[in-house]
Amino acid sequence: MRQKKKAEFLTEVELEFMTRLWEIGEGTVRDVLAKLAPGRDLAYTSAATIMRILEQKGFVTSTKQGKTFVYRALLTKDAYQSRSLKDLSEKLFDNTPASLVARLVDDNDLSKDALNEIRELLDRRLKNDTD
Amino acid sequence: MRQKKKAEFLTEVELEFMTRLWEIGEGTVRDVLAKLAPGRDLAYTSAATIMRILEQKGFVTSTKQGKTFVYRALLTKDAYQSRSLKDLSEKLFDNTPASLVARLVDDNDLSKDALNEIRELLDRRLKNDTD
DNA sequence: TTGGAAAAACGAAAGATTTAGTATTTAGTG
DNA sequence: CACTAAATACTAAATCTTTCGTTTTTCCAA
Repeated sequence: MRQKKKAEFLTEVELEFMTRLWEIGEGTVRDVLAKLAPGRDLAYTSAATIMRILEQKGFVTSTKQGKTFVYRALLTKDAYQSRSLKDLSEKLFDNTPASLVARLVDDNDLSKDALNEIRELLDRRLKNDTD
Repeated sequence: MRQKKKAEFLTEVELEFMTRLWEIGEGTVRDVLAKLAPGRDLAYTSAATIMRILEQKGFVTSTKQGKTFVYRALLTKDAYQSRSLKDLSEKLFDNTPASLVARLVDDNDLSKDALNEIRELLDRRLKNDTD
């Protein structure tokens, strides 16, 4: 079973599942299914299909333990965050991260705490750079 | 022709077209088509279909001038940037914009100038909030 | 005023995504 | 060893996306 063209990004549902898997570290189909949002009511087979697709696409791997497969993420959340940000920056911000942050900061629904937190982060970063 | 469920986000190709439309302000199918990347070789009818879909989904509007439609974006690029960032922040950064910025700053090793630029932006923003 | 070129309208085909049903396999128990 | 419960494998249907061909409309010039 050859894996397709190695998808770069997760679809909506795939991300939903990966997020749960990142949370629990590793787990079976049932483990992941149990972690989905309360309202979410997916058949077991649907969940299994999603996990199989994630494996086909190379985002997770599995090892058989007893009769069940235990899944583990191959891509860390950090790495996927980076990949997604890079993509967004390219596609929507002319590859200029500063303008991305500018837009984020200009948005009205950012709390003052959040703004301060970001500024402290930058201060630390600037300090380290000069060390 | 009822417009579907009001899509929130642009697909890959839709974003490609919207980006061109944002660049030129407004234009016909041919205007947008002409702006696409050099290698991109789409049939006129394909481009027309994309523009029609964009209108159906409520992202653009059109007015007839002579025999052709002139399209105009209904959603500004700024607004779409905000929407996209909000979505990414929710889905991948636990709704914590600071962690998004942290990831960005850690990845890109931004120049000191860029970092300073962002910090000044924050300072201005924080100052305005307290006014 | 009519013929032709350009554009719009329509819709179909191919592929991806999302969901789930049915069939098959497997591990353990009586 | 045979049966059963649970898991996996396979398949399919519905919808969305991307692309483009065919048909219809529209404007203008000869």
